[in-house]
Amino acid sequence: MDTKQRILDEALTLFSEKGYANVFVADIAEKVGIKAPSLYKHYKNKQAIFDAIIEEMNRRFLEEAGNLQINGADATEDAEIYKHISEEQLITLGNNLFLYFLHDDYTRRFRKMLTIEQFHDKKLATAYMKQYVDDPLSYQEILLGLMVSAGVLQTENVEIMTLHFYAPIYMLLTICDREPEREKEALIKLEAHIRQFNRLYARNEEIIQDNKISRRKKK
Amino acid sequence: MDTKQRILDEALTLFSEKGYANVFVADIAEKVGIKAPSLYKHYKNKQAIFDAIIEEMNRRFLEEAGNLQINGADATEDAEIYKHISEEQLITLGNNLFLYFLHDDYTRRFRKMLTIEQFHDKKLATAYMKQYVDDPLSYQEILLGLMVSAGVLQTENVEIMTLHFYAPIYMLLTICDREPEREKEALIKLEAHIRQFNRLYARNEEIIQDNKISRRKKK
DNA sequence: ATTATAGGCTAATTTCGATTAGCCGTCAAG
DNA sequence: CTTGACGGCTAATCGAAATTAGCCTATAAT
Repeated sequence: MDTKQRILDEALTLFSEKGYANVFVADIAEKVGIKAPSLYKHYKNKQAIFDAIIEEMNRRFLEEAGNLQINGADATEDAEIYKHISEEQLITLGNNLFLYFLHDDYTRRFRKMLTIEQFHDKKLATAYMKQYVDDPLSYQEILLGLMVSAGVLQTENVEIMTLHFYAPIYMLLTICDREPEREKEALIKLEAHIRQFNRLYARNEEIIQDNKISRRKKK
Repeated sequence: MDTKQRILDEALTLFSEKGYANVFVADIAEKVGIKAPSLYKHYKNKQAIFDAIIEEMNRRFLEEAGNLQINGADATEDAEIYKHISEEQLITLGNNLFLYFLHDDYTRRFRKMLTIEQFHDKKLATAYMKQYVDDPLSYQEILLGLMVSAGVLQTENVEIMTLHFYAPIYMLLTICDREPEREKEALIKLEAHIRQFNRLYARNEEIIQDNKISRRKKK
């Protein structure tokens, strides 16, 4: 990774830990292994570093959104998959979502930085909301909607059903961001949450028992 | 309110809007209607103002926790109340909780300030978690637990049930803190959430219909 | 009436961190 | 082989805020 990129990387780490105002350009430089004035060979000033991070974030989010939307668009044809989803698969889905958000280094640092900086700038607040609230909700709403159509889940209000699925995940995530030592506890609750969600919303009795799904329905 | 207290009040407002580092002592002074150097007649320095706010927060939280625990302690005797709770009452309960958190001025400003400052100091992160996650969860777990004992709700895992009740409220709250213009939308979802929660967890059919409760049970 | 104290002000002073100036070595293109 | 641009360094400089000095008035207690 070249210096210019390393500056962004180290800056993001520091901003996510202490917030923009509490990070000195000298701190960033030190992490990169150069002196503060050398930073200015790469970026006009401190603000430009921050802006570059946001720009990169937007770029990555667009890419990712592209991927998700491809899934979303194809999802109607994936209906068969969701028809046969088991509880264990649902848990795996939730786990993956959770662990991706929690452990993907880029994602995690962005999220923490936005959490700190969102009140400086309305645009950042909106970005936070979109990335960690609205987009996950609408993506999952598509999936759950498919499971409803497939007869796997009850025909409750899907928007609220999605809230019931995702809000606990979001909450556990905010716990882990702030108190990482609670991750183990959070994972246990995550699994219990999904199992209970499944018990509440699953349409057929047999779906409650793992793996024995799709005997009655299908084709 | 005397000057010393007004300083805390205005400082809290500013810190909650922009974060500690982005507020100048001159800003605080101006809001109070004095000049910056005069602040130093009341507090040793800027940090001391912040510390005093935290101290006051802790004091208020202790008081409040006291109240809640009294409720909690008495709650076993309030079981009769929860035995007869209707869906509308449950909604009122959720609404009140939500609107208290959202509109109580002190609470709201503290929460926003903690949201911004929590990563500076582990203690603040812990305070945030306790106040807005752990305490509400354990309080509500008591209430829901009573409703389970009273036969109003299903005998699912109460801890998870509480997560299902509170996590959506928490999530809607974080939305409103960041994008206040979404409050109306949030209130609508809040109500839909509670109705659906009730449909999912209520034990008897009649409780699903508003107001017609407590025909079969009671005395 | 006298004086001590609380609390306010203006005018420095201090501090600290961002930024600029200007120098230097390296290395690739001509 | 020489030149220019790239990226690094040290030593200023700048600027913004926090903080201090020192003065003034009102008021309340002696």
